[in-house]
Amino acid sequence: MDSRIVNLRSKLDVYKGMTGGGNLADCPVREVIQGLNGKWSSLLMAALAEQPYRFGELRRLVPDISQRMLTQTLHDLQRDGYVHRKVFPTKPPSVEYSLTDLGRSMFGALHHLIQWAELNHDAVRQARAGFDATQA
Amino acid sequence: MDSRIVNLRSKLDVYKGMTGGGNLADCPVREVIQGLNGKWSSLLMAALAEQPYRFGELRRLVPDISQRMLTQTLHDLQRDGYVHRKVFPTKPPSVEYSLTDLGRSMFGALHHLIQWAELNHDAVRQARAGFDATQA
DNA sequence: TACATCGGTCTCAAAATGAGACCAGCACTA
DNA sequence: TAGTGCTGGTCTCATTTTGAGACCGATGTA
Repeated sequence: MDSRIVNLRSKLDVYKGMTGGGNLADCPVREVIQGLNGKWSSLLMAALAEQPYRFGELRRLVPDISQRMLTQTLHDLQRDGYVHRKVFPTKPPSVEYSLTDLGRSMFGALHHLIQWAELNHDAVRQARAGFDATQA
Repeated sequence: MDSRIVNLRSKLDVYKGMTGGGNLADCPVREVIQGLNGKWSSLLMAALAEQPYRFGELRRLVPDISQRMLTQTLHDLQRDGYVHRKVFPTKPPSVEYSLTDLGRSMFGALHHLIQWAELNHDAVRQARAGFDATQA
């Protein structure tokens, strides 16, 4: 396999995760990205990248998440192997969530996007304002 | 006092986009990330990073997107300043979508995440299979 | 007794999304 | 001239996802 050909794979093909002829609907890269597309996934990843947190701590840290979505998002992140869930046999039992190695690796990539947002949110906000002005 | 206060800004604070005392709910970084959390945003960004496409071309390129969501996602990406919409006065009029400079800049960061997914989707798939096995 | 804490689950309403019909205007064909 | 197709959408309705909040059982605490 010529490595030059790999480099010539288009960005879209990389996203599709196919070297040719595959079905765009069943795409491993899309599946992974979809798992991070949830409204709360990246925020919780950022929190847990800082340090491990317990369920109630996360709830207080992110006041506008419902308990239902916190449970569900943590469950999904655990399922995808990003988050480890550890139950302590206290009374009542407490649960600590932390990033796995895979989670830390993934957050390394996600962090680029967060940093970009930090640097450029003014430009985005300005673009929105300008666009909304023309649509009024 | 906690020693991590000495840290300049935690990852979570960066995500919050606040240097202190702000409200987590109104956060510029969160707003930007939310705009990319849509189910189709990153896929369309990857397509347009490859080359400009027309509406119908994108529709054929991504067979499982509904016309409704294609219109809406492109509209949102245009509103945030990532995508430029150009109408050609042909009959019937055709519309070309392309990335702006801001869009290309943002995709540079997003690309890290896509590349990570390309390299690690096997690990994620395996984590899912293992997790589902224990839950069965 | 009364009340709070732990980490959830359950129900119901609201919002986002999917599926598909429909539209106007023009070109081409029969 | 009537029919058909292409363009990029919008509109309606059903399904899915999310939000808001009540409820839970076992324990500690006032």
